[in-house]
Amino acid sequence: MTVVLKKPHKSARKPKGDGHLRRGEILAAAERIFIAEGYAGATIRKIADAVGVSSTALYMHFRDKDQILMEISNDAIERLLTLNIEIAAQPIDPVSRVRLMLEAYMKFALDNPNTYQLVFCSTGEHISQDKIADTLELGDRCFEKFSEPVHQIAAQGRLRSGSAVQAAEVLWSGCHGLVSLLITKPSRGWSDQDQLMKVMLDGLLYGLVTD
Amino acid sequence: MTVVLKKPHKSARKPKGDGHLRRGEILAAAERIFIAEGYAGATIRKIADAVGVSSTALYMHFRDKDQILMEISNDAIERLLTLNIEIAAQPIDPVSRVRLMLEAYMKFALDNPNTYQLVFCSTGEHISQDKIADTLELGDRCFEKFSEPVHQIAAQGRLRSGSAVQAAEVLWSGCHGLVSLLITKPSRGWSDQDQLMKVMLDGLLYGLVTD
DNA sequence: GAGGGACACTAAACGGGAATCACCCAGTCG
DNA sequence: CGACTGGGTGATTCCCGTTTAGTGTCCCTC
Repeated sequence: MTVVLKKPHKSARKPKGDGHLRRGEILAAAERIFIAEGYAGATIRKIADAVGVSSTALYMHFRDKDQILMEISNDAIERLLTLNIEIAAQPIDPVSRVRLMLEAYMKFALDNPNTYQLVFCSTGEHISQDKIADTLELGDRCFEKFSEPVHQIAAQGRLRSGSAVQAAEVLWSGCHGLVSLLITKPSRGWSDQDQLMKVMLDGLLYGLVTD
Repeated sequence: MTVVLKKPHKSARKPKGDGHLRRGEILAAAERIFIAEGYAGATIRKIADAVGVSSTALYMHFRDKDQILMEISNDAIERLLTLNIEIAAQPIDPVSRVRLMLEAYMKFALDNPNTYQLVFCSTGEHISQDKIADTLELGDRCFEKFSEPVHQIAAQGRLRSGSAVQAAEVLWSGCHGLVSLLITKPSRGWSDQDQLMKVMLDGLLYGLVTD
C-alpha cells in the first residue's frame, strides 16, 4: 500500500506527551484554573482545553476529577506541614511555636483560599474514602505537629482549663473559623484582617494558657 | 352537560393545589429532603417527585432551586434571630448574654447542619445577589443583636484588647470555626462536643473580657 | 522489513443535573 | 359561547463528569 499522503486524521493532535510529561502539564493547568476559579470552575473540559487535549485524555492519567484536585491540594498541604515542621524545630518557647504555627496556618488559608475550602470547608461526602486518604493523613500530621507544643504547654501545667487535646482543637478551630469566614464571606464588612487574627490569637492564647 | 366520566387526561394529575397551597407543599418536601440529604442531594426532580408533580412545576412557584433552599434557610435563621432577641431581653449581665447567644448559635448549627453549611460555609458565588439579599440581611441582624452586649462590655471598659467590633467578630468566628469543623469533619476523632464548646467559650471570653 | 502489542489519545455517547420552551387543560368572566 | 388566565406538562437545551469503542503511533520482536 503506497503511503499516500493521508491527511493526518486530526491535524493538531498533541505529540504524545510521553506519559509523565503530560501528567505534569495537566496538573499545572488544573492548578492554574482551580486557583483562579475554584472547584466548580475547574471543569474537566476546561482543564483539557487548557492542556490542548481531549477531555477523555485526563482519564489516562487520573482516576477522576477529584484525584486531580486532591493531588494539587496535597502539594499545598505538604507545604503547610513543612512550615509546621520548621517552626517546631525553632528553639523557642512552646507558646511562641503555637502562635507561629497558627499564624502560618491562617496565612496559608488566605493565600490558598480555594485549596483551603476544598480541604477544610467541604464535607467530602461525595468523595470516596481512599481518594482523600492522603489528604486526611497529611491534615492529621499537620494537626499532630501543631499539637506537640500544646502538649508541652499542658505538661508545664499552664493550661487554664481543658485537656491538651481540647486546647489544640479549640485553638485550631478558632483560627479556622476566622479565615474560613474571611474567605467565604469576603463582601461582609470585616475589620482589618491582620488585627482580627491578632485579636483571635491573643484572646485564645490568653484565655487558654497561663504564664 | 352530563358529567360524563371522562378519564382525566393523565390519570394522576394533581388537583390544582390552588397556588399558594402547592407552594407550601413544595417547601415542606424540599425542607425534608434538604435536611436529610443536603444541598446537592435536594434535587429539583427529587423534590418534584416527593410533591407528586413534574419538575417543571417548581418553576411556577420559585425562580430556581436556590430560591427554594434560601427560603427554607431564611426560616431557620429567623428562628436563630428570635433566640437572640429573647436572650437580649433577659435581665442579665452582658457577658452572660454573649455566652448564651453563642451557645444558642452553636446549638443551632449542630441541629441544622445542612442549613448552617448553606448559609455560613458556602461562598454563594453562583447565587445572584438579590436572591441571598434576605439571608444576608437576616444574618446581619443576628450579628447586630449579638454585637449589642459586646458593645456594652466595651463601654464598661472590660475589653482586654481590640475594639468591640473586632471582639464580636472574633467571638463569632471562633464559635463558627468549631461547629463548622464538627459538621464538615464528623469522622475526625473529636473530643466531646459539649466540652469543646465550653473550652472555646471559656477561653475566648476569659481572653477577651476582664471582670 | 513486516507483524503485533502497548500506549496515548480521540469522538461519540450516557446519565443526570438545572433550567427553558411550547404547549395543554380546567375554570372563570364578559 | 368564547377568550383569557394560571397551574401544569413533556420535550428539549446546555453543561457536567464519566464510559465506551475505536484510532494513530511508537517500539519490540521475528
